[in-house]
Amino acid sequence: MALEHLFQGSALNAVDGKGRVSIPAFLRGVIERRGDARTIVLAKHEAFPCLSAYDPAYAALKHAKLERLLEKEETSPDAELEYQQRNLMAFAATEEVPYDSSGRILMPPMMRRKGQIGEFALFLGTGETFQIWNPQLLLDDKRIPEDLKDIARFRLEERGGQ
Amino acid sequence: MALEHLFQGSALNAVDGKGRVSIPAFLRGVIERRGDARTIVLAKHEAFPCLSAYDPAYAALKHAKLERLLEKEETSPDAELEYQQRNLMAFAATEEVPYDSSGRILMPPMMRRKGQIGEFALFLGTGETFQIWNPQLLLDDKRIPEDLKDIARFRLEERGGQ
DNA sequence: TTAATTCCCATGAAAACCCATTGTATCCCG
DNA sequence: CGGGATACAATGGGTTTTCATGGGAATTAA
Repeated sequence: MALEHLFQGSALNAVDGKGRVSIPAFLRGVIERRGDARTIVLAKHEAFPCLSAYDPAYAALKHAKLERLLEKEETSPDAELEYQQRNLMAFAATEEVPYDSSGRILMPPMMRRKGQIGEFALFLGTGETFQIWNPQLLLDDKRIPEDLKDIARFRLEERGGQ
Repeated sequence: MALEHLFQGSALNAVDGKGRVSIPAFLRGVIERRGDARTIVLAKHEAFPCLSAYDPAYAALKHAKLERLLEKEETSPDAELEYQQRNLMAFAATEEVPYDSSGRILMPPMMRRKGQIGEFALFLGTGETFQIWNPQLLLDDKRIPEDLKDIARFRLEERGGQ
């Protein structure tokens, strides 16, 4: 799998009283270059206390990948079950939300809870996908490299200073 | 990984009041020969107090390399975490900035601080990538060869003399 | 009606764009 | 070989556009 357009960079945006958040323009650019949807798919991240996000085109790609995996290991008895589990996670446990003309989504309450997103959402590009964090949780996580925490701190300062 | 076009040479350019800097034309030439993007990727250098910069094509190459590494090292829990960390550093901790028709970028405030770039930016080609230094920090660094410092001094004089 | 959701418009700050100037290196022609 | 003309690079400044965000009106649901 070699995607042409990759998510990269960081931004800290506010979640307003109605639950709206702007998806940073540089991430929207990638989404719209990968496909023509103005939509993102949200899921709980597998390892970190944050959300994982991507475009519908990438979701389709991921599905195809799972299919191929199944066909290879079809002789194993566990393979079928594992496939079903992954498929459930990949589709049932996700939500697809469109963003409006100004680039905002309405963060679904369930995802907001899963990702423990409060007043601010920290967006982090990670290549094929991007992540959405409660900035404080990122600062508290021991597995996150210090250099990345510096970035989170900078984004918080940038905002607080004004 | 063998890139055909390599970054080389040095230049000292001014950062103006708006935070704009001209990317030296000889570096832009390499970027545009490697791919057709008029864009550079900025990151904090791992070892030196300066910025590391390259073109998006090089970033994609780096990403592909990481992907292959993951697939080889099975799915051990350690390998998975390490992959996540590297991915975060490679993409979230970098910024992609386009340069305009006159070859200037707007140096992002975060990178400007990370690289401690002040009024002047010293560009140094290093083959696959190039570096952007605060010239004074280069002169103060004990690890930098004296011959290279001479080049920095020359570039500074060149400018000061006028 | 009340509450919640979707649209639509307003605004301030920041970023992208456009045009002008200057200096320098290159080229061309006598 | 000189001298002017030319092209391009770096930089300054002003204008327009975009972005993130707030708030209200219109629409739908309960």
